[in-house]
Amino acid sequence: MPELPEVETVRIGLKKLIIGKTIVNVSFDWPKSFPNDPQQTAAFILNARIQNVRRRAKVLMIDVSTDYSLVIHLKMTGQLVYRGEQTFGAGHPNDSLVGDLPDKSTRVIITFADNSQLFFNDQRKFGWMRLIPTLEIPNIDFMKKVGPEPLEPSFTLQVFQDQLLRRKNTNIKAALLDQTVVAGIGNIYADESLFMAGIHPKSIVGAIPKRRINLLHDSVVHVLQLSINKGGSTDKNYVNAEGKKGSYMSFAKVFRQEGNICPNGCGSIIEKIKVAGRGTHICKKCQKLYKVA
DNA sequence: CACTTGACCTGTCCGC
DNA sequence: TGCGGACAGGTCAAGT
Repeated sequence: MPELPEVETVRIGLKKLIIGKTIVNVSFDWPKSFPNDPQQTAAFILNARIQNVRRRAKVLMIDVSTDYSLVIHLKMTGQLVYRGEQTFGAGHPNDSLVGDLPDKSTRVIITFADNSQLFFNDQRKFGWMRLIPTLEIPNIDFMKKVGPEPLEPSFTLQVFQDQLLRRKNTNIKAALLDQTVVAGIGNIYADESLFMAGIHPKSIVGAIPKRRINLLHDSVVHVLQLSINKGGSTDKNYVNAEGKKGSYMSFAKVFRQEGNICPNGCGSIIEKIKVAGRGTHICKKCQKLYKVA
């Protein structure tokens, strides 16, 4: 569930909270969540200072002063929650989904010199946190393959079209979810942008008219940016770096809206179908199916 | 090579 | 109430 807007919201929050802090301890209970040699971990990041928090696609990078980075993928249920002096003994805000930490989904705990802590929680254990030399990050497989950042100015219509050409025989939903086509789109924003562009998710990429691709390009950018402005989507698990929910779900037009009236006012009901192996939300009337060029 | 499906996990919900 | 099974969805490996 954490997609580009959620990861970006975490990045912005973490940047405010942990820059300049010194790591004094790292502990973990599930090796797959933190597949690093414990001795190396100690040698490479203990007493290191946090210098920057970056994002590429759905991947977060916490750069430290030893030229190493903690590279983090939250996958579906990962959370990065900071607890610091301002929250000690203060209880938890109403919009928090997270209670006392650590809890049973806590996989990694990073403790800073001022006793504040960063918790990596991950109920389903799909996410991971790896220690990698900062300069080597571009060489890891995922970074080499991942497509353009949709919110960069370089993500032009032409770039989008060219990227989609590589998947022209598959359905548009699978193409949008393919991280080598565009970085950062997941199930929520694929459904939302396809609805906004009026394209049925089962449409074959090569059969979609150029003006619709143009609309889809603009929809992707709009939907992602709107969600960042709303602090991301909290469907079940997602929280920001302070443990708080995002509010985009109350603006979602089709995602998890099955059974409701189409917000376009066309009179039909939002349906849930399966496309590319994923739950997919559509308005049959407003989203046109393109099968043949 | 293009494309699809299954595995990785755990918590929740639904039907019997 | 208990219990099995489907489902949730990001990514990679394995399959067609």
